[in-house]
Amino acid sequence: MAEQDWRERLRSRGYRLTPQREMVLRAVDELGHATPDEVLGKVREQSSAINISTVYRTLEVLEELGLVRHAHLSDRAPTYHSISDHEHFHLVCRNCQKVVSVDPDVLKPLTDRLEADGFVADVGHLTVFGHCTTCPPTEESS
Amino acid sequence: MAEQDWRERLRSRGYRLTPQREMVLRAVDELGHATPDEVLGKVREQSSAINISTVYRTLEVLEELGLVRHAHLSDRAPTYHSISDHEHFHLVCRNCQKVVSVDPDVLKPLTDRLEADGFVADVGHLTVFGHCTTCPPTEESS
DNA sequence: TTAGTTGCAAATATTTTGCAACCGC
DNA sequence: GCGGTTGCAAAATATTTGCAACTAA
Repeated sequence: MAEQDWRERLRSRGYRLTPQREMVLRAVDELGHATPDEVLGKVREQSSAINISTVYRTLEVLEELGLVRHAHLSDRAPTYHSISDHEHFHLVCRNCQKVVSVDPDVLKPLTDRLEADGFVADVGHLTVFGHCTTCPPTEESS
Repeated sequence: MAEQDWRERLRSRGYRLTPQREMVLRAVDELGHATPDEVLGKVREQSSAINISTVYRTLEVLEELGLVRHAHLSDRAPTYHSISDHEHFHLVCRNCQKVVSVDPDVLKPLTDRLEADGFVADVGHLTVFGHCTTCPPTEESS
């Protein structure tokens, strides 16, 4: 997404352009996939201080504007990622914890089928848990 | 799953058969999909008291034994369901909140493709968010 | 008897909220 | 200056853990 774009998108909806929002968006971009807490850490590491509640509120705004998205890559906290990447869904290996981003095309057969049955899938939010065949399955992955 | 089966499965792994475990398993069966807190409520409603931490610990054991599974049907708490049902995955509509259980066959094209790429999906844990075409999309669902 | 379980309270972890001070436009 | 934002602390939620008492086998 172009530099200009997100500034404009904030303004056009009556939101203000603040340094905190700029920092959070940059942090999400740089981190790839990050929890609110990790975003907080990244922002503090790079620049000035920012409060955790501001991070939560900012991520909410940015998601509403379609600038970031979140997915659940663990059974714990959600992770946010930038939309400047192409839309994608995630695979998470319960053995090696590796996260792989996959092109939505792979989902086409599924989404087509679901749509025929009256359901439009939110591909960007989807996370498929499982395990890599190169990872020996453990008790945990059962 | 047969009555006998789960008792045996507990014992064979060195676990004890306690009234709490029996009550939790029954509650999950009867509730369909339920959060730990809802399971607590159901157990208390039907029989005697039980502690919330026991519910958490019991669900963990039951899941390890393959007697229940959990999925994330909201951005909040996980929901547990019995395995006496056939394996299935879930669709969740962000508009009407309706949860639909879907046969794994529908996922075949996807899982085959992923397996070809070296990833075995955990179908039972999968939840697809989106919206019913019969639900008018709202801001929330964007 | 004895090792696994439970209840309870306290500790963690995560997210939300009220509100006064602050600042982008 | 006005109204949206932020920081801070406290509240609300959700989950985990230590440990003594309890109990299934």
